[in-house]
Amino acid sequence: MLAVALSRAGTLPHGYEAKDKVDEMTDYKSTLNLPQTEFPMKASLAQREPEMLARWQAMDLYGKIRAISAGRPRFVLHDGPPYANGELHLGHSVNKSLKDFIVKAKTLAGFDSPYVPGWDCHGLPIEHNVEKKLGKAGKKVSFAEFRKACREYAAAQVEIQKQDFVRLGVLGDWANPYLTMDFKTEADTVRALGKIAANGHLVKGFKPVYWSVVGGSALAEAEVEYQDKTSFAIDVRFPVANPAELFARFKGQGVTLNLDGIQNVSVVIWTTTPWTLPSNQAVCLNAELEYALVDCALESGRETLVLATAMVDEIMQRYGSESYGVLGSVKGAALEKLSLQHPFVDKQVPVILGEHVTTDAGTGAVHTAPDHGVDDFNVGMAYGLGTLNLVDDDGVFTSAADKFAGAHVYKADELVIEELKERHALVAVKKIVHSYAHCWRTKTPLIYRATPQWFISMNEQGLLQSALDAVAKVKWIPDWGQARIELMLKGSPDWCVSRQRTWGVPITLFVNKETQQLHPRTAELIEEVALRIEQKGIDAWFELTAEDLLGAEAAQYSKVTDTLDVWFDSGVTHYSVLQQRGLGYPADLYLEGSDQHRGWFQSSLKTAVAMYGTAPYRQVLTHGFTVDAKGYKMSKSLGNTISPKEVFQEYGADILRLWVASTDFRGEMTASTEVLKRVADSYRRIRNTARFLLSNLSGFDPAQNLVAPDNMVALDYWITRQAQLLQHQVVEDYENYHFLGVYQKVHNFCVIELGSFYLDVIKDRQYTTRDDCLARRSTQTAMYHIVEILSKLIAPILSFTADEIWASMPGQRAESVFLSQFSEGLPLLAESADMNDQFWQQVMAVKTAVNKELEKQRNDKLIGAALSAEVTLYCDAGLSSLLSRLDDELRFALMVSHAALQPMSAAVDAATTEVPGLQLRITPSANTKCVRCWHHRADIGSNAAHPELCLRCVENIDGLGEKRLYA
RNA sequence: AGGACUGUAGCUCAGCUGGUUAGAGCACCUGACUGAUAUUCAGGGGGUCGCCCGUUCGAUUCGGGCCAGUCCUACCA
Repeated sequence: MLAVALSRAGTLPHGYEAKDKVDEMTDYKSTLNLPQTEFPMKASLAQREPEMLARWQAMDLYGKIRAISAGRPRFVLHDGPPYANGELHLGHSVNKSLKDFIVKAKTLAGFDSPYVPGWDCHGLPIEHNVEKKLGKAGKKVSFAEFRKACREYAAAQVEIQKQDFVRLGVLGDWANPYLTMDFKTEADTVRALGKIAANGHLVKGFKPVYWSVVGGSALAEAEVEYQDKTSFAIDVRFPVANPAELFARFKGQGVTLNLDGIQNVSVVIWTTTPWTLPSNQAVCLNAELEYALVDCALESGRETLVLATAMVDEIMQRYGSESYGVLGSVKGAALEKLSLQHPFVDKQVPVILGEHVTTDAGTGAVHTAPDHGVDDFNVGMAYGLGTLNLVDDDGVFTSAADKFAGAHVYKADELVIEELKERHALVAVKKIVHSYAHCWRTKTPLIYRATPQWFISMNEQGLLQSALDAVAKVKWIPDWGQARIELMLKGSPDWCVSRQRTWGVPITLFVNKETQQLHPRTAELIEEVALRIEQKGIDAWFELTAEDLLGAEAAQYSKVTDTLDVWFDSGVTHYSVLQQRGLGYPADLYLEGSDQHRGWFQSSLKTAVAMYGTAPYRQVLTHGFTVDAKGYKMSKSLGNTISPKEVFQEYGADILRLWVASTDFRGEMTASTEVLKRVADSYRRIRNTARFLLSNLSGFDPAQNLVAPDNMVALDYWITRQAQLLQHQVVEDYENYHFLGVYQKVHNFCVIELGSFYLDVIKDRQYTTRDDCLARRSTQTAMYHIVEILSKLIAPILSFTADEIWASMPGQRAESVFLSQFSEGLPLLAESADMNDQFWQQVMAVKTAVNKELEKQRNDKLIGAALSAEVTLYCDAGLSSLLSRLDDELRFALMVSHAALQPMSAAVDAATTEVPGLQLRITPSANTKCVRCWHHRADIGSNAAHPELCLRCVENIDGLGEKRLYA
């Protein structure tokens, strides 16, 4: 523009006469309405997004949304709290992105959808990190100091994670999130426990639980991980106390025995945990399995053993015996309650029966120590066997363990084996590598240990059945989630909620020292404690004494010092957060990874049912995990991780969000550089489409120039309606959490309806007609509606870009797209009667056929640009009457310089097409090209004032302007 | 080891209750335009529907088995 002005003023240096012609052309160019916009093609998201965040924050966008949403129907997505420890990974981003899509889509759909993010702040991992710095609580530092350090550590972690969530563009109450370590939340967690206790679900039990001897604490199942471990595998004799009794049992089953020379008879057990032998209380057989009396020659001499019949050969081979014989076999049931001599403790133990005994490994006879195994404990209970408690909190044998007293369980295997050798009780010993339970934090082997613990009983008050009933009323997405959680519930034992740790919400109970019963005023006491915790945090409990609350009766009660399983904290947030913050109960939606069927979905369900008898959620949505290009899970050790930070920097948060939307979250979600590149490509397409729409709206003021639907050019009316139809489909996709559909539909609309048809076609009209004529205002009106719809449709996903588009749109509007609604704007246009949706579909098909033929000519170097060609369409009657409706404007729809309709019978040298009833012929135009509109027209030169222009252009420059009705 | 889920073009995904040459977008190749220009338009090539076996006139679609991956559980004395 500037150059033209200068040349007109004659300020160009001499010697540029050759440029005159160019100048003349550019002169006409200045009469065109070419696109113009400040909206950059290059997104520069890494830089621009933080600026937009600052803007949202400055205007208090979240607060404004809350204000305008007040009174609308509620939709509450309750945030499952991530654990306040460690860098965020892609999985966090997936989870938070999906939540944000939903909250934003619900907001735009006219709901009041608050989002209060949370963090899980107590528990072992944090404690462990603090331990590394300060040492163990109670040793190097006081418990109070330790807890203070944990609190500070967690708070710092929250801040670190929060930054990335905010950076991701997640809109929520970030200034006031919920932390499970908030004093108020801690107090309400205690109150929740009180309610569950009051409802009779909390029981004190004595059970073997996973115990970390290094951590000195019981662990939840979720805190256990499996690693390979080398263990001793030993075969041990349990001599039969009274062989005659054993023989009698065989005879009782009709087995005749030749007992010549038989003296020593033993049942042999196999174990990989020799250290548990001091706690042995029984040997367990399977009632249904056959057991053989085997006479064999071992290195140590001839003896008789009881072994599972099916395993005799295998076992003899293992023992290196080549000479052996089976004297007879009986079912395990026949040997019940037979007395055996413990190999080194002066006592006899019974043979008992249990279904868990198999012939997979060992001897078919299982050493049973109820202290150290769940199966053992359960089967022992059935036989009235209790626990011995020979191992203390640190994994050291107590004085009751006699000669093993003072030995650590990690060291006791060798001692036991020595003892067995001395007693001639060891048949075989070797080392095996097997997968074994380890502490997820300290990476040390775990043991089972029977300890006094607090349980939420699944059966005491029918919790299991109530939970199953509640599950059935919830909508699970995908639907297999229901079967999954039901299966888990049915298989889940009583929930051990007590931990012997420092950084956790205390179990604020007083137990009668004599009766082990809870204090009769437990409910009142808990409320008193809760009030104190509200003021001072959990330290309030640890600091108070029984006397403080119980006065004189304190002597009869002991104060429980255990803490709660962290899963309890997050599990009761339906009470401590949803209800206490007035968000409502139950939540409309919980949304987490599929692993949470076992975790948060379950802990939330159990506690809610225990408190109210109902599920805390109406719907549960789950997503899968992220994997790499090969389908393997992302892990640091494999080195195949992609961090959200990397993606923010390299592509931007909108790209990360678009990736989440573009991937089917129900299964594994593949993230790789290729995938991200593809996503970035399609982002650019959407962005550029919006940019082009905006660039054509320069000079358009909707208040002045908006064309009423009835006055719009047919094509513009049609595309506006198409955009509206798209909107309806996309809004439905949002409702169904089908973001993949949103992404694909929006992208395809940009590419197909807009890119390869509408926008291509209307360029001629948009550029060449008078800037204020109806033909042009009509298409601008369409583009105005489209870009507004587009901005709203992508807003939940491409939040930054949507608001950037929003800010670039002409007209008066809310200061952010998030303050608008899907339903605002033009009501859905009715389908046009004569040029309906199907009509334009046909036109597009014809255009595609023309394109194919043009391409052939182009490949033969006969034509270049489409406008250098003319087309004759030979049509059957139906198609002819259809296309003739476009009248003279058919050529604009087909984007050629001339288009003529002929009957099929006139076809000569015509190409067949894929469109039924259509043949066509393309010819290079014989006419010259209009320097302004580039159409090749016969009427060029008809106007002496503009010798290089077609008459259409002359009309648009000097006349009243061209009229368009259809395209 | 058991359970659940997943496996369709290089990538992301459609393919309803089994039925004509399996679709879309991207990527790729070729070309056009240069008035969306680190953009846009057009045309084109590309798939043993994880593998095997059944049921059926016919299977990507149903059944069984296997393989691979993911999540959960168990790992066992």
